[in-house]
Amino acid sequence: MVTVKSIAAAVGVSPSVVSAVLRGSRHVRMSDATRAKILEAIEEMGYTANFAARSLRTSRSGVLAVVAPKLSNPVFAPMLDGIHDAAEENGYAIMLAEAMRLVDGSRALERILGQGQVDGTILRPSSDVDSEGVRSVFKREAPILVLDEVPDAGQPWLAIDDVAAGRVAAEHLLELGHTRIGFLGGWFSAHQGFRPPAGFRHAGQRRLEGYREALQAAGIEPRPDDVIESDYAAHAGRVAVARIMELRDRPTAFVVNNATTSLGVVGGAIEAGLRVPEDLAIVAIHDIDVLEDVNPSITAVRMPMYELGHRGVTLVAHAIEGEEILSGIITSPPPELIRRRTT
Amino acid sequence: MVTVKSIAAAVGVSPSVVSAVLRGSRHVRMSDATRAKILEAIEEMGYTANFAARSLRTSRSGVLAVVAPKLSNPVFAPMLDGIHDAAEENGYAIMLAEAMRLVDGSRALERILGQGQVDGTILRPSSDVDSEGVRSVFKREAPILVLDEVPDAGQPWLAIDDVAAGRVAAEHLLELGHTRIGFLGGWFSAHQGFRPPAGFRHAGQRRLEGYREALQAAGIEPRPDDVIESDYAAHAGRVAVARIMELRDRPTAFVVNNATTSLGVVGGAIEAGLRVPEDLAIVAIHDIDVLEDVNPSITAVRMPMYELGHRGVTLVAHAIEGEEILSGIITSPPPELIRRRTT
DNA sequence: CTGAAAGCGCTTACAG
DNA sequence: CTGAAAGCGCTTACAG
Repeated sequence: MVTVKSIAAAVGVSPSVVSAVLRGSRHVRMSDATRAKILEAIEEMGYTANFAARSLRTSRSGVLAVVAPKLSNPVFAPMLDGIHDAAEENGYAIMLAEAMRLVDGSRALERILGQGQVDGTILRPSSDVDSEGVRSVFKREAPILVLDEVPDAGQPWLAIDDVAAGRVAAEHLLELGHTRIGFLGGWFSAHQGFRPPAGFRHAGQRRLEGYREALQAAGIEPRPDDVIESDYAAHAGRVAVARIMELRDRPTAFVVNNATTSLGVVGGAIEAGLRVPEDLAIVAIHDIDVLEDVNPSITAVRMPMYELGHRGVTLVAHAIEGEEILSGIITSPPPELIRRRTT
Repeated sequence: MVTVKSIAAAVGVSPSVVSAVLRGSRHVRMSDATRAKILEAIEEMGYTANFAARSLRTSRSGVLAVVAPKLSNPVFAPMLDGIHDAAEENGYAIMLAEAMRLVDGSRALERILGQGQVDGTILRPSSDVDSEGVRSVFKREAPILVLDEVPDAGQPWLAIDDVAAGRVAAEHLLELGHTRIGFLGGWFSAHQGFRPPAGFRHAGQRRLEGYREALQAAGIEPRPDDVIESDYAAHAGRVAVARIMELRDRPTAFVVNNATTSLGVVGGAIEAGLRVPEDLAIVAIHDIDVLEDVNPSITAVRMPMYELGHRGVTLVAHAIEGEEILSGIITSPPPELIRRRTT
């Protein structure tokens, strides 16, 4: 194995000098010739750093953990792009972890909790996450940031403007002349057998708030019956449509809390013989690529997910340097309505 | 910081004994009372292992890296489930890495290549992956397994039965009476500006092979013009449909190489005024949840992705123990046709 | 300005 | 059967 020591021996200097060259340190001075010789030896001998040793010595791993549920959810794709970009910019590598795997006693959780593995954590919680697991992550001393949800237990957080998202979606439908607008979505209480990690206020609840605000601002009193609970799968959209069809007197439009669900809503509505958007108009919250390509393409509110990820990592990187994290909402760019064929 | 040493001091034993308790080692014997006291101290003092130190000492990290492109592709979801399950079973944690991020000089690549970080790697290649980055991963001494593609450069690999997938899809269409069947799909040569990592034979090519076999077995000579190249996005399906519509004399059915693409194909076909399946029948290769819930729901060939991931990790875990990896194809369960409304 | 030495926390071969 | 000691590879405070 090629080590700092073996390179030092080959070049005829002390390990300290090699280490300094490796880290680009200016504290240790050496002649340009020496530096060149060392660099050449590193290249030639094929040195690769031993991060375990480095971490042990510096008690920094250079790794940030990102814990999220259902990493395959397309909504996360731009967020993960932002996370990765910011990580590179700040000199960190990202370790992705499936939140649902963070159960007590798992290797995955052990990794996050162990010393010398992770300098900071970004946690995107969800109802599907084992509460015990999540809670234990909070016990770590390393900085933690809650993404996309607002905890009330004092942890720093960063979220998108969910209230505005609900408002923008509802306003679009109001502008189109709809007066009877429903809201279809999930929040924790809707999940049978699940409860929110203690202290989290769910994005769905905030979006519902925005929807209510928009209706009330237009002089319409939202009807509790027009708020339909569901979960997040595409199939949930189908199930919800079946329920909607049973209503004698139903809304002409729905704000759908989730992009994936909207696929099932539209699919189910068409199959049930409804014309979309004539009989039922749909606005999804969160824009994903596929909404553009299905038929009819689905109107959606695009959220700044890239920025959420990017800013989140930057905040954690700063927190590692001792800065305090100021929790808040990303307001720029604001939620943007992408009008397609379901409205 | 609570260390092995501090626990040893608190209990009044030597660090070796604490270490033995921690690892459940049978080599070091101690009284039940001592073990109980140590366990209690570990719990009470809130010990968490320092993995950096452990890795440095044992030169094992207990981590397997999984490198794949577009982790948010829903096709990967069951594969990642299988990977995570097998990792837990074999005592490993998984470090997920976006292949597209593994470019030269990135922190992400540095992590994979560095010593003491990763005991083995599972690589799902793709045309989008920076070839330099991929090539350097192969230089690692730790075991590597190529998933879902067949390299001809001698690396061990594990794949699903793509030839059978193409065959099953085409046979279904033949059984329905179609005689003019096209194939829509992407392989490396189709990607402008990309070339395959040297030595990889793409899944798309193998599926095309299976499609050709099925047609020939039915006495139909496949027409080169009916094979349409595209890439993998949903939007590519729309683009392909536009091309198909220009054909004077076109197939009545298509095998679509990719589940996401099939969404765009169906969406585009309906928008172009084609009836699906009457004017154009579609079978997608790879089944994903959403195909069930769009309208019309899309017929697909389900592939054993969970098994691919599970078996892949198991093979790598064995390889770490010194066993040789036997490359091969997962034949059980075989590709399964899920018939829906596009055929 | 440069190099020798200490030590991060752990595990394990070895001495008692 | 149990404990003291060495050492994994690195970085850095310190002595020269």
